[in-house]
Amino acid sequence: MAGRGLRTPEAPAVDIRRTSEHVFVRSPSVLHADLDAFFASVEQRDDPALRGRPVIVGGGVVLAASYEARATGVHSGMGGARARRLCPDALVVRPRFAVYVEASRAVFAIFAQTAPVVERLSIDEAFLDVGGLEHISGTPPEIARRLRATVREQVGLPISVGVATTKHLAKVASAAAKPDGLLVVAAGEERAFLYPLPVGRLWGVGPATERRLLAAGLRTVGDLAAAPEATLVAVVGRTIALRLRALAANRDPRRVDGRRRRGSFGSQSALGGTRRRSPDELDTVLVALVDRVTRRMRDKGRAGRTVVLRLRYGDYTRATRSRTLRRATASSAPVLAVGRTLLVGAMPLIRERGITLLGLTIANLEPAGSGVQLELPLDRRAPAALDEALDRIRDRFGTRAVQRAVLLRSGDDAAPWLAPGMDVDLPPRP
DNA sequence: TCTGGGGTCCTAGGACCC
DNA sequence: TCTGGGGTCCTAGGACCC
Repeated sequence: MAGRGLRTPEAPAVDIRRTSEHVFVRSPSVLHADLDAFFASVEQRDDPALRGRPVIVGGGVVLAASYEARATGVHSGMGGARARRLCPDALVVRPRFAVYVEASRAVFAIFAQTAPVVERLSIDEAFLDVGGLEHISGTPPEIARRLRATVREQVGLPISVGVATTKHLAKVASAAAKPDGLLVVAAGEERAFLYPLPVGRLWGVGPATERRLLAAGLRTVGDLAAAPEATLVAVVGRTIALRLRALAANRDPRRVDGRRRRGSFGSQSALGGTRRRSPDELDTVLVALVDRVTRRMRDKGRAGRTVVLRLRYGDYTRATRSRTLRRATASSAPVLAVGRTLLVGAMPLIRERGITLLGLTIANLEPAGSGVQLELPLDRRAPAALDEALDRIRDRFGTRAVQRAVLLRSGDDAAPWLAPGMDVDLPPRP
């Protein structure tokens, strides 16, 4: 774990009372909250027979492993066969995504009650900025402790929290606090905490970068901080070098941003086995992918311009093929048309190598805030009803501001001339 | 060790424009 | 026939994260 015995379940490793004496130092107010072994913990919560036992969620690939399973070397992303060899006693359960989504929703509701600014990172982790809440909710460590207790009581799940002055350090701290721990890194203690850590613990250093750093003799964060800039640039390139130096020195100006919105929607489907797939079979998969992705986009009121077809061949090498439309859409018809064009273009290589995965992503989304969502019922099944609705949109937002509308949903008895995702031009009236 | 499904960010070359 | 500098957009790939 963090080394130097910094991790303890409840008592922060660094004496938090010191922060109140250092009034001239920015006190740590960024929380990173991260559910422990999320999917596996939900399964253990819902089935007492799984508690205290090694649990693996997923079959072909480990989606999540309980800490009892991790003790044997199993980790997420690992192939199922190897995991069962490492941990023959593991109880393997099928994932229940709907249950995880519901548990996540409950936890994020607690986040929202805890901090005014919450930045979601994934289904099971978020940053919370709790600065300036001392007189309302207490100090950041007090808030963190209460947050952990509330999640445990109300949702029944263990969650680890890191508290620090920056996002990056809070993230590293929560990882060091696991499982089921709290770790506060007081202002002024950052480098003492960071320097002994292996480079792979930095957020953004994966296997490839770690390999290069180790080959250059750079093993710890302290090594990174001490390395000449030119050396680091030669090892990992300019961008990564500058970022690593900043993180090693705990320079991370990123604010917790509660308004971030995703930049793409995607879906993919692994095609098991090495059996050859006919064009018809692949087209069926494509239709389902387009349907899933565009439906989710319409549900969220988003539209995008770039269609990306994702391929994994029989030899597990990967490729993408993409095409950018003239304007954004969330409609299945144009996306499917482009997807088919891309798939046809990829067929020669697919025939040659075989295919094991097909995915579709829509990126290049309309910037957040570029559109205003307004729900207007169409009360008659006639084209004139749409014109009237558009007139009302113009009246509401101004004739020049509104140039295009996207129909997001249609009810069961919607007129056949309306399709969700349909774009409607609104030439400005004089 | 034969490999899920969902994302983010960065790079680099070519087309195209002024 | 040879040729600058600056910018944006598109496509493809790679690394990384959970």
